Amino acid sequence: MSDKQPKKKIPQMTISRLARYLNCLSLLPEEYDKEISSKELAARIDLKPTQVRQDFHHFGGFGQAGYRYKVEDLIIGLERILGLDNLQNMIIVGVGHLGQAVANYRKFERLGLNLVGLFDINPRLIGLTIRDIRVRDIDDIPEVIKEHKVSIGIITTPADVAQETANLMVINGIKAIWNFSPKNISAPHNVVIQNEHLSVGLMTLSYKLKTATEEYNTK
Amino acid sequence: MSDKQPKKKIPQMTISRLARYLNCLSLLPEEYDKEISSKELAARIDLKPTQVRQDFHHFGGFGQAGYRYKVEDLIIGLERILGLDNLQNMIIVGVGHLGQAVANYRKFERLGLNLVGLFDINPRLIGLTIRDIRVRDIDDIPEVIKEHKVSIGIITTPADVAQETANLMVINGIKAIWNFSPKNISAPHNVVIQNEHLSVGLMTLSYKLKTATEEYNTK
DNA sequence: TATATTATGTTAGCAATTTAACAAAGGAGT
DNA sequence: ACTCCTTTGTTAAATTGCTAACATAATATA
Repeated sequence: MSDKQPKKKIPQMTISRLARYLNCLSLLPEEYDKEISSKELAARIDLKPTQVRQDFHHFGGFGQAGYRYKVEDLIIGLERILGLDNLQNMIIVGVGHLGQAVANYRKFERLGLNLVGLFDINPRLIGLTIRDIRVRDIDDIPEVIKEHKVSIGIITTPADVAQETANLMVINGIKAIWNFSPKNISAPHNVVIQNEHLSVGLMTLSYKLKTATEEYNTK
Repeated sequence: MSDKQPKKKIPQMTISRLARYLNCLSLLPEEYDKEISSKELAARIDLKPTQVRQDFHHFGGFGQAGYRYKVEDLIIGLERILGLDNLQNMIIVGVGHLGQAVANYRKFERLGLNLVGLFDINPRLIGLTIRDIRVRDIDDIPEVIKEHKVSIGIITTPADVAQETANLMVINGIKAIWNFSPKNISAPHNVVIQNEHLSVGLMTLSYKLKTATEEYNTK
């Protein structure tokens, strides 16, 4: 009944929600240790139960009518769908504060995402060790990618070198790029890109704040 | 014709795109200094021209039939819609790497967002100065909020203190919270919240990578 | 001046997503 | 065993959001 291969294209919003479900499940308190209903899960992330079931339905569902969901099954199923069930190696280029913040992100290991390299051009950073990984010069990138079969590249450089960093990654065979620089980067279409533009979130917050106060003022 | 008050609720996706338009316009090269068409703008962020015009239409449009858009008008109009036209003061709580990365984000000033306080509990960080702002103890938060009429609070603390940090902000009158901790925080409904869950982006990337390689393998 | 071209604003049709409704299935209590 | 309650899977309706088509307007060119 479960882990059915989806025939149709899955909506982007569904994928984001699956990630949120998984995130939510991983920080569940004790009392939900074993089972959870779509109603309870939905409430925790401010959605309707139907939405949860419909999202799961794209993949054939994770439970059985009458039962509640087994938390363990959900986690395993979601991880498989999201491609977190087999190990991927990653590198980070740009070891400023943002790069170090990402490098220290504790959840990577649990998700099967393995950090194997840190790179910068700043000589003062090279040689520094973060979470047992030594910061190396960007000239060493090709070597590390090949040695560790790196599939994911994380760009936390300044905007003006983001594109050339991406090019370097692509040339050496990286298949996925997580880009934190404000500039959109381009790559061949067989390389997947996830842009993480912080300003979008902040502007959205600003808009919400504005409309909320407007509503308040006109009431 | 422009800056009409929208009667209907604006889709969340439209707001995100407005932010992306503004971001795109601010990094435009010289040749587009004065004018840009919906076609050109759309191409830069991988959308269709109709989408751009439709998004603008919610607010009455920013141009005139026949003309192209004036870049300056677009920027001013988008800033007004997004609430970036009047100054807002912000504080950051949690001055780890992520907090420092956010604090060093250069674009705040241009967007009318003014950082006025940095806070942490770690005595080794207190007293440190970042961008002319001294890191203070979290006990000083109420004082700074009142003194500077702070409206936006940024949470870059560890997950286990995120909720109490939010509570402290809310009690002291903060109206908007930008939350970087992986836990969803709750607040009264007159306080707006923007959760920035990095894991969602990474999981999305992982999903894309998985489906891309699957397609490649079955071809 | 007339015409072709390019542009935006606007409306309507279409596609996609969300929500609601219901059938099937298990557990609890009588 | 039977009924009631809760739950998931599934289908259908309703809603929302996107795209295409077109009217209007300006510029450039002949």
